[in-house]
Amino acid sequence: MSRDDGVPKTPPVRSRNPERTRAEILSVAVREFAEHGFHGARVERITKAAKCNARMIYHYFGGKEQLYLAVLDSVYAAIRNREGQLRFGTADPGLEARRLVEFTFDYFSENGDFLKMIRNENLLNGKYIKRSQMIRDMSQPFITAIGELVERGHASGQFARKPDPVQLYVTVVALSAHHLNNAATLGTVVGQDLTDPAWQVERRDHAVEVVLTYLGVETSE
Amino acid sequence: MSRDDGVPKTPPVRSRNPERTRAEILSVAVREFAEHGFHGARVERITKAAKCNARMIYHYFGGKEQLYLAVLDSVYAAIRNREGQLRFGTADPGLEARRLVEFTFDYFSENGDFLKMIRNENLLNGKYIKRSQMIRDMSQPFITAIGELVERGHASGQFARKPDPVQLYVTVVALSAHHLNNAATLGTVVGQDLTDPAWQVERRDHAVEVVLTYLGVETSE
DNA sequence: AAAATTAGTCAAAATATTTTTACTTAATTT
DNA sequence: AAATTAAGTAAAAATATTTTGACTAATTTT
Repeated sequence: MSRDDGVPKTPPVRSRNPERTRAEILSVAVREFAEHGFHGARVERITKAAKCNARMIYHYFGGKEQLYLAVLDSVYAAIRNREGQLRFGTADPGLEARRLVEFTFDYFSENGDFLKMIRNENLLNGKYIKRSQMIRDMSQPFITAIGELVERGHASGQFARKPDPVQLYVTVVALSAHHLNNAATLGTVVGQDLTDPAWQVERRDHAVEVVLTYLGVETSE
Repeated sequence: MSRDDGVPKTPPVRSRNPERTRAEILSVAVREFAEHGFHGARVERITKAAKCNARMIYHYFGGKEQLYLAVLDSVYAAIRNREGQLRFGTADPGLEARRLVEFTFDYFSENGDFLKMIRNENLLNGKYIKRSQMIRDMSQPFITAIGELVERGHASGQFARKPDPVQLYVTVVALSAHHLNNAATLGTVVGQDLTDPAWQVERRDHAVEVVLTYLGVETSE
């Protein structure tokens, strides 16, 4: 017989790894908040997926709310990073306009959690994003770049129109995001599966065509 | 001294009115679910706003979930009703295309709760809308009507293009809804107040122009 | 190597939220 | 007018969810 009774727990030898644990929690939390929104997200699900325990969330982040904030920051940091690679101002305006649409479309398509976080943040009426001066600052150059693109395209006579850059930007984003944000309801309404890759390829072509036609750029048809 | 002690409560004479109470709960619940989503909605807030008590929600609807379903049904019933008034097929295709965009844009603009309910339903991945055959059925005629409009416009030579009706529909909805669904984050990003009526008037013109230009209809400029 | 720190565990406390029980009485039916 | 039904209330039970306390041991620091 064993000599225990005073040793009820079996704390199996565990390694310690702060960076990994913190990163794991954050990564898992991105998925949880994106998938369920702030109110729908469950601390318990996060700890289970991160194979840690609730105490760790308080240890590393302070609480559910602060964890959400860290997640929001992290997804914005990611897109900001990618946007930096898009350097407008050097190539043909028509081509750059096309690149703008394609980049936006593809980024949203490939980074589902970004749009989902944004959708939830808007459900909260921007409660947390409003606190972030960083996001405001990071975005301005992009809008400015679009403005310059419109300017060049129009000056060169290649764009038939000279729209307000903000309107153009909102349109590009809308055409790239709406079908993803509303795949469930729109899919039901139109009786098609909008998550099907083939559907999305079609959508991409359509979005590009709408924007370029609007600008008055000739599309090769 | 008073003769109470056995009469601690003061049930002040209250009138009874089933229809009114039920309708009041539903109406208040539309706002609550639209504003906070399913998980963010609070039964207590609903009862307070409806000036009744939680028991009534169970009495009339069965629970929070069933109440949500009733709300979803009700907002869809409302738009279905209005859509019925749009009768395509009689007038000039260019004009009807414009009417399509303007109707969609204005309906969304005037019925904020509809888009908000849809935004949340998509956050839930269409959990409830998928159960509703009604919505599927009600929407098909509208898509068909758009298909016929495209057909007529193209046949008459007035539309330069003949897009897939579903793509066109999604585009119209996207251009009309995205800035509302994402007013908080987009507003922060572009540094403008997208809820400002003047901004929305500008947006409306832009949306109409994008769609009509895409179709190749001459806009009076 | 002892001391200090902090990553990590477990369980329970604190809170928040929904749902039900037990009861009261207005309105309706017989 | 008595009996029945169902609208309505209050309070608490049930549940769900977040947060904290008390402890253990791995790692780092002295």
